[in-house]
Amino acid sequence: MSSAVVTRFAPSPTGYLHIGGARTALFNWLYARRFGGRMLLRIEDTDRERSTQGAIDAILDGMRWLGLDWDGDVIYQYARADRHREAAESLLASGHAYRCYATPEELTAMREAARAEGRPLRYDGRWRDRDPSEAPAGVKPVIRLRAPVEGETVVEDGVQGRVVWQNKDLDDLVLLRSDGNPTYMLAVVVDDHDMGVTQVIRGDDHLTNAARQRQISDALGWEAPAMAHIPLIHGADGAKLSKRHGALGVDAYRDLGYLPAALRNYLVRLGWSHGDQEVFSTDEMVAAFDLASIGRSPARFDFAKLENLNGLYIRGADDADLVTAIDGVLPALGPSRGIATPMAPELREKLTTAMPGLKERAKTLVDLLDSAYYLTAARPLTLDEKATGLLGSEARERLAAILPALEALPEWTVAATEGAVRAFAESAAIKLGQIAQPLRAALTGRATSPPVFDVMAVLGRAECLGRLRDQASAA
RNA sequence: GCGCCCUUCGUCUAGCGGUCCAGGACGUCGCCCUUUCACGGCGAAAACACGGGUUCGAUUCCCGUAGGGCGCGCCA
Repeated sequence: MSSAVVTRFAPSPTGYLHIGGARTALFNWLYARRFGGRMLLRIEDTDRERSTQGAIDAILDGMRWLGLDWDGDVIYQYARADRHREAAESLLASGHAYRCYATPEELTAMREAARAEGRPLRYDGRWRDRDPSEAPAGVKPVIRLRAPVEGETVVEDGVQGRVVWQNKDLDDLVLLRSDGNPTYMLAVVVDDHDMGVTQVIRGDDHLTNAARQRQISDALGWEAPAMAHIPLIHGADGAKLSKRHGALGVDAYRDLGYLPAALRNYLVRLGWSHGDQEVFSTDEMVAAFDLASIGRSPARFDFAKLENLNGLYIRGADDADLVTAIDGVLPALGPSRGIATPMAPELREKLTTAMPGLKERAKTLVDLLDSAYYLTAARPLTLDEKATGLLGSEARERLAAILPALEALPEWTVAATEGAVRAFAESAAIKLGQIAQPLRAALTGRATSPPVFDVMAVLGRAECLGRLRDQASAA
């Protein structure tokens, strides 16, 4: 019972839930599910200046959208400050910590001097053995850990392996600030202990912190949780992930038209593998997940692969579910397309009916909406002046000629028969396949964008039409 | 500067001393299917960073070099 697995996801609410955080959450979630344990959610809001309620909401929403549920109530770190102070006091009492009266200015000067002389940027321990009676008046002290100066600190990491630090390279970190508030280092150790966390899974930017946290928990006489530090995600150019290439909030991925299941699948394969398998249902992921198969080198975020996977999930998704997914992106994507939120019942019905044909060629929900343009476009249809100006006069005439016939398109989608389709093609007297591209461009003004008005999709897709016809005759 | 981590096709990765003139996936290119676009099928080009060891034998083990990343806050 006490051996049950407990993981935690511990974001700081200073921004949205970015993609790296989402992957960390996913790994924690998978690990907990895999071993029948629990995943806790802790909001690390000890930085009162930067923590916001908006960020907390964004993180919670992001996790819910991704389908990553946590166990129990959300734990707010700041609310546990008294407990953290208590731990610092006990360390002071046991001689594992001491008061340091160095001022911030003093410390800055110390670091600059070290930098100038090429020495390591570490606190020099000037108050470590000094008598408190020497304390300058008017300076509120911080409490620092009296870290071991000899020997080594070892972290047996589930991903990184055995990582060793010489204690002489680690300085005396601050546990309690001069205003009496705990630092992150202290809070994490105390909370993980009190929450019964057995396995920490986090980004490898915390690897060095693991050593320092290990020293704190040793001083407290506690058993440290098992550690696993996963490599960070980089941008397509190999540099640190920035907003330019993927460090978007998960809400941005939702609005880009990605499905949660596809994003989970993409994310789990970023740094983790299971032989040659690429596609994983959630159950398969849970069953196969293990720390040993997580790689140690940083992975680059690749939109092309995410998109491919998303297309796969869209084609495999239930029609009604896709329409529901579209509901989710309508607040963001509807207005510019003239679609109301919530969408009209008639549109919903048409969309559902046309979905089998639509989803064949879509990679994102945005694509889906674009190729359903013939269902959502405001009537009467108008040609975009700028785009038609780019066409030859002959093409322009053809467009003008068939425009009236196109007005009837929405009705066809519910009453079409193959005969009607052929009749239309003949009355238009042109090979629609050849004019589809310029037609799209002319109607939308987006000559280089993906297909948004695919006439032939409506005219020629047997699957789609068959479905529409059946629907119509049943009605 | 100091410490720690990393390095297989463009990208994600398989490989845990011989099965590798290195496998899968995305992307790219070609062909097929198709009165468009897609989907699907077939095929092609494409990688073990470099230098030393260890070994009968290294992509796999060790050490350097180069390159990249992270950390070094009274931020988290």
